[in-house]
Amino acid sequence: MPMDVTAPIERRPLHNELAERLRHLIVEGDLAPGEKLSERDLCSRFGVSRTPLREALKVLSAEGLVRLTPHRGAAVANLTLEDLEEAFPIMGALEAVAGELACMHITAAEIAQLRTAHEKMVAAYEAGDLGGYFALNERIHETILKAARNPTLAQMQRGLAGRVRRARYMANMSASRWAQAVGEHEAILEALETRDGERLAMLLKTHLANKLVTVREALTADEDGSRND
Amino acid sequence: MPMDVTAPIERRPLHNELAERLRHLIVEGDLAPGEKLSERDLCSRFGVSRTPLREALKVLSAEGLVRLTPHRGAAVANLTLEDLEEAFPIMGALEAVAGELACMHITAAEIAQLRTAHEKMVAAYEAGDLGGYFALNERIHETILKAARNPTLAQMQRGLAGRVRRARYMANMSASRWAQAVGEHEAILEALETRDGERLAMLLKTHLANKLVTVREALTADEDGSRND
DNA sequence: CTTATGAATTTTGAATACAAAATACATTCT
DNA sequence: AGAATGTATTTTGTATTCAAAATTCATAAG
Repeated sequence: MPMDVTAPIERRPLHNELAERLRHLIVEGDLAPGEKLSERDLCSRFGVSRTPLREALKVLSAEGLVRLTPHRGAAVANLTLEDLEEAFPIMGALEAVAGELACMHITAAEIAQLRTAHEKMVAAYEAGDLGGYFALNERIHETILKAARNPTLAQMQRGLAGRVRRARYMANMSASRWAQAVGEHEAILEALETRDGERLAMLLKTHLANKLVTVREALTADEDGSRND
Repeated sequence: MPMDVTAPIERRPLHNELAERLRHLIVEGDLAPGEKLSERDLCSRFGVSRTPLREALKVLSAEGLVRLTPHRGAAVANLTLEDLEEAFPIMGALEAVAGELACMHITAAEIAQLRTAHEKMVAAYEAGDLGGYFALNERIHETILKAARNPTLAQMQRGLAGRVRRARYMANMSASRWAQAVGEHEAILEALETRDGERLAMLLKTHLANKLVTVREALTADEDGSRND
């Protein structure tokens, strides 16, 4: 397949590339919460000098993924139960407005897309495929966010989601909670299809609140296992 | 008066200090939207080298106050009508949850404080003191935010408020709108005093939505005067 | 044996130096 | 005259260097 020679040449500053890579490493859990981020190590790892690396760390710090301590360096931000308790109500509120706005702007084609994704997700659920379920779940929420036609809102929501993404393994949904979540998603989709913004907002907010309950339970269950300070 | 020798010695990195100063300059409008931020100029102005300055600019860029263009430098982010249209619904949603949470956590003492501030604000309104009104208005919203006991939420709301603060001169409230705003505030306070979270959420959301309408009108009125691209 | 003390080492903070890209400007050609 | 091209200058991007602070580790005192 011939490459498109008219496509713009990809050129980005190092600090951008670095920020993105580090963000990915942190959000995906490849860098453990609390892990010290030695500038020297990261520099040799990425083959760059300290200047762009430090600039990237400042950005990630502003995003809440990295904690900088003066004269003591950078570390991957810890994800405490408190952080989750704070983040989820905010995410709930943001998803709620996103839902309202989406009802106003979403196209029929997008709704159809969502319905397809939803059915695939239900199939994943019935097959017990947790990974596939999570992936489709994210795609659905991402699509709603996009349909809200508010880039600022989307960016804030993604930033928050990135911060708490590392907790998704803690969740460890019970069978009953999983079933409940699927049910909630069905209702969410119906509200979208009828463009009932108010109802959708309520559903999304509740959905997030329930998610928090699950995470909280999973986290307080193995109290001793959560030694991350 | 003897100085407290046991007080911790104030020591902060330059990039922190720089970020804070620049943030203030931008938010308060001392640096005009769209204004180019030459590294050389800022360095000589603050008497620092480029390294910490650049780190500060990265942070402000992440906050949305500065726009960085590769190989083309930094500029104060422009505040378009679109930005406001995006920001206000988000602020409304955030204030709404803040209100709900505040109803759950606020103390009687804090409610009393709010009532006092509110009455002073009404007095400022009746005296036609727009500056005093704005200041007290901000303090009230700030207090509600604090009463929500959710630092993450407060930080996000402040970040958003900072971005749009520059628009507060555009608003140019009409007498009728001003009266309406005061009325809304009275209702907000009553909801807080009765700890009616749901009602408070609705009121705050409406309050913000109305504010947007005002700003939008002020902005579309002098269409030609808003040449800021 | 435990706890301080202090030097050596490592790591971060900031400034300078060097390289690459963009802008401004003069010159040439049509 | 106007557009285009090439060169000089300025500005940004990155690396390196220097300075200051924190950590480590060895040593000595209690």
